[in-house]
Amino acid sequence: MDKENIEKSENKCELQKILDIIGGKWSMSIIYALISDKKRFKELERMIPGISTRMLVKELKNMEENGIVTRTAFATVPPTVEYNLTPKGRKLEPIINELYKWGLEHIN
Amino acid sequence: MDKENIEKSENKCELQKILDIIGGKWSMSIIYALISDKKRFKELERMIPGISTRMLVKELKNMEENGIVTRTAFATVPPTVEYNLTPKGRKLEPIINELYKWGLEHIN
DNA sequence: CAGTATCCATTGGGATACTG
DNA sequence: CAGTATCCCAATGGATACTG
Repeated sequence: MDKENIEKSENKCELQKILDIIGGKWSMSIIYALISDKKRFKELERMIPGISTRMLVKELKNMEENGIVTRTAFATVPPTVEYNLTPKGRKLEPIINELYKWGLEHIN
Repeated sequence: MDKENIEKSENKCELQKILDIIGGKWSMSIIYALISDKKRFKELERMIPGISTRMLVKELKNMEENGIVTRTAFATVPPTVEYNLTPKGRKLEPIINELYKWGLEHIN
């Protein structure tokens, strides 16, 4: 096997690339929380029970890099930062809703 | 905090329970492979590039426990085992297809 | 408020060899 | 063929303290 061609991203199939983006433990919960409206950092932290600061930061950063959310900072004191879904992220809304419905029907 | 009430499954929200079932690195690929028809173990292993025996076993077992796939063994020599989607698992088909489409449109 | 920075335990997951 | 059994490294993720 050629070492050169085994760049990790090259031999991944679509579904796995998708999971890199929204398969994280908290990504879907974050998207779900943002569907109704944009939210501040602390709001998200409160809305998602069990998430740690560290994970919320990491997931948001990852989602921002992947064009799922936007981050807007205001130079206030104390600082204000708003997170919002991009159009690309918003297209996931029906999918997540369907998943959610599937879960309600089939889990427990 | 009460130790008794912190059973891991109790304080998880829906989306996270769903991800336990189909958020595994390979679960969706397996479901995707089973959409067209039932498959034998080795067939799945060949259809999903990069998966290891160990992971295929684990994911199939997990999915069986969660009622996503059925496992049927035939007492032949050598052994034959077929995996198939349950109706519950098949309901995930449109969702996974939508996810797949989203990925094609928005990744790369 | 909106993060960073650390430390550390748990889990995920690959490679390989073996079995009924 | 359809798995088990090990070994072992890497990634995940929680708790906590600190900062502009």
